[in-house]
Amino acid sequence: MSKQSNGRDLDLIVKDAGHITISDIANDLNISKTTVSRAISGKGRVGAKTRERVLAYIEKYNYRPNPLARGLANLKTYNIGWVVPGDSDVTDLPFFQRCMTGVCEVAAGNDYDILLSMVYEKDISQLERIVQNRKVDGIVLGRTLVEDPCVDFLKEMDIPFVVIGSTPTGDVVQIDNDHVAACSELTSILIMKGLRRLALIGGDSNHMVNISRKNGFIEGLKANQMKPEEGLVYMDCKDRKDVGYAVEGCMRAKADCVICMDDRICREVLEKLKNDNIVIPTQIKIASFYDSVLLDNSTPAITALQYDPRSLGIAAARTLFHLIDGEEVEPITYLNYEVALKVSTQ
Amino acid sequence: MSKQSNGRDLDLIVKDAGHITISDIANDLNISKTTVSRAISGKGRVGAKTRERVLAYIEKYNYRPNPLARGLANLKTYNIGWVVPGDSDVTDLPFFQRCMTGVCEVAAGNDYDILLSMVYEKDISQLERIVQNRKVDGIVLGRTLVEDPCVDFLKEMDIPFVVIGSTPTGDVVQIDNDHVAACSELTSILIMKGLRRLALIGGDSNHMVNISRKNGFIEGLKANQMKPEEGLVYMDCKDRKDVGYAVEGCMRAKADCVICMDDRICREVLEKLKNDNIVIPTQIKIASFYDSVLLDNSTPAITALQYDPRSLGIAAARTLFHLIDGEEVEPITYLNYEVALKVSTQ
DNA sequence: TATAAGTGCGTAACCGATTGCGCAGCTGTG
DNA sequence: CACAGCTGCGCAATCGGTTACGCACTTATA
Repeated sequence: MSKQSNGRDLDLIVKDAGHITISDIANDLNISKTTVSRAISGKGRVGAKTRERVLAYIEKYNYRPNPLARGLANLKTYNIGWVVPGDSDVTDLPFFQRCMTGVCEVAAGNDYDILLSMVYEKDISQLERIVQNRKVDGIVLGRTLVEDPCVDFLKEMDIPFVVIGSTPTGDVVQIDNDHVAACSELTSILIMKGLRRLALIGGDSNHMVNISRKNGFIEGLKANQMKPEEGLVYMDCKDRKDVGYAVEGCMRAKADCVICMDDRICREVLEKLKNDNIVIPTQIKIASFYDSVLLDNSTPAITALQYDPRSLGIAAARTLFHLIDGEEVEPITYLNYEVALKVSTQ
Repeated sequence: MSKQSNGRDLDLIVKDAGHITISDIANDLNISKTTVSRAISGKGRVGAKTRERVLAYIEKYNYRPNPLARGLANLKTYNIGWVVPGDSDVTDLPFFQRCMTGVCEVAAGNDYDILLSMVYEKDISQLERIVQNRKVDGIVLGRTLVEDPCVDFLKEMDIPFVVIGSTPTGDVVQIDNDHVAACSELTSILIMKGLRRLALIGGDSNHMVNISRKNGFIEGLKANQMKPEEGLVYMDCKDRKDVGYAVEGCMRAKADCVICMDDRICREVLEKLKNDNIVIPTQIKIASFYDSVLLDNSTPAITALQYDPRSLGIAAARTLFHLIDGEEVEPITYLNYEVALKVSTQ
C-alpha cells in the first residue's frame, strides 16, 4: 500500500466516473495498453504471467472492451443486419420469428449482434440507412420477392449479404429449401396414390417461394406425363374470400386433391370445406406445406410437407460469417425438407 | 485543372480504396477537419460560404459520417435495444410485430437503429450482452412478467430503459394500456346490459397484462356489488385443451357471458363453442380483447375492446429518447384503449 | 564465447469523428 | 485612432481500442 500510493490517490476517484478502459488496466498493472490488448486478444507475444494478471483483473472488475473503439480500430461493427418485411402477413410471422432465433444464436456465438431493419414494399429506407451508414458488417435478408428492391439494392452495394429464399437469377448467395424439388416430389407421391385431378391454391405470386412451389407442381405433373388443368390452379389468393372462390373453382373442376401453398391458405381451405360440408378425405384430399403451428391434431388428416425455418436462419447466418471472413461459400444452399408426412393417413 | 494539380494526383487513387472520411473532405476543400465537422453538425461558428461548400461536397460524394467514430467521440452508440421473448406464443407475434414498427419508426426519426435481443424465460444472456458490452444507449422491453428477470437486470444496470407493460411495483418507466380500468369498464358495461354470471378465461398468470385484466374484472364486479363466482374464473389456459375445459366449467357454472383475455383464448373459446353447438349470442355472450387480426368479419358477434400496439411502441420509443436526452419523463404512461366496441350487436 | 534466434514488452501512429482553446482579422463604439 | 467584441477557423487533445516497429534481454547454436 505505502509503496504504490505515491500521490496517485486521485485515480481512484476518477475511475468511478465512467466505465473501465484498457488504459485503466494498463495503469493499475503498470504495463502498457499494448500488452493488455494483446493479452486479451491472444494475438502477439505476452508472457504467461502477465497474461494471467490481466485476465484476473478483467475477471475481477468485469471489464468489457468498448465495441465502438474496437470497431473503429479494425473497421468492424460487430453487427449484422436482419431484414424483414414490416407489413408481412400475420401467418408469416412465425416463420420470421423462428428464422430469427437461428440467426440470433449464430450471431451471439460469433460475438455479433443483430441490427433490425423493417422494409416495406415501396420503402426500403431502413435497409439503406444501416448499409450506407455502415452500421453492419453484413446482411441477412429474410425472404425474397420476384422483383425485390432489397436484393437489387444490396447487389449494388459493397457489402456481404445472404438471402433466405431464392432469386429468379440465382446470382446472389442464397439459402433455401428446395421448394421446386419438394413440391415436385409431393406431386408425384400424390399421383402415385392414384389421384388424377390435382389442384393448387397459392398466395402472392411476387413471393419467390410461391413461384418455386408452383414450378415444382408443374414439374411433378410433367414427370408423370400430366399438365396443369383448366380451373385447377389458383394464385394470388390474398384472403379467405379469394381462397373460398378458389375452392369453389376446384370443386367445379372436379379436383380430387388440393395442394395448399402455405399454412394460411390451408387453414382457409379447411374452413371453407367445413362450411360447405365437404368431407376430408373422402370427398377431397388436402396436401399442404407446414411451417408453423396453425395446424395441430384437431386438423383433419392431410398430407403435409414440413420444414424448419430455424435451420434456415442458422445456415444463413453461418454463411454470412464466412462471407464476412472473406471465405469462399457455396452460392446456393438447399436445406432438405423434412419430407416426413405429418398426417399421411388419408 | 492545371492550377490545382500541383502533385496531388495520388489523392485520387487513394480515395477509391475505402470510404470517404471527414479528413478527405478537409483536404479536398483546403480547410480543417474541425470546420467540416462544425459545418455538418451546425454547432460552432462556420462561415456561410464555407458551410455551403462542405454541404455541396457531402451531397456530391454522398458522404456519411462513420457512426463508430462519432459514437466513440461522444460516447453514444446510436442504437437502442428492442427486447422480445424468443419463445413467445404465435398469437403474440402480431403484437410484437406492430409494437416494433412503432419503435423502428421513432428510432429512424432520431437517427437511431434497433438492436434486437431475444430473451427466454431462463436465459436473458442476449440482453446482458448488449447492455454490458454497451452496444445500446437504451432499452425498450417488449412485455413484462410478474417476475421478470429482464426488469430486475435492467434496474441494476445504469442504462435508460422503458417497458411496454406494467410491473407489480411500478417503479420503472412504463408504457401500457390501462388494462385494469378497461377491463373494469368492460365488466360494468356487460353488467349494465343485464348479464349477471360473468366468466373470465385467461392465459399465463405470470404475464402482467393478464394479471391486470383479471384485477380489472374483479374491480368491475366490486363496483357493481358483485364478486367473482365459483367456477367462473380460469387462468393459465395454455392451449385449446385447457380452454376447452374452462368453457365446459363455465357452462356448468351457468355463465351467461365469457370474457376472453386475449385473441388466442377467444379463438379457442369460439372453436369450442362451435364444436359443442352452443350458439352465440343467444346461449352465451362473448367479450374479448382484440389486439390482432385473428378475429374478422366471419366471427360471430362479440364485444371486443380494441387497442393499438403500434402506438405503444411509438410512445415507448419517444419516452426512451427523452430519458436518453436526460429529460424528465412521466414514470407511468397509460395509453387509451380504443374502447370502440368492435362488434357490439349482441 | 561470440552470434543468431526468439521472447516480452513498450512507443507511437492510427481508426474517424468531436470539441476546448486561442488566434487572427473585421466591425462598431467613443 | 484605440480598444472591445464578434466572427471564422485551425491546432491538438480526446474517445478506447489495435498494431507495425523496434529495443532489451534471454536462450540456443556454432
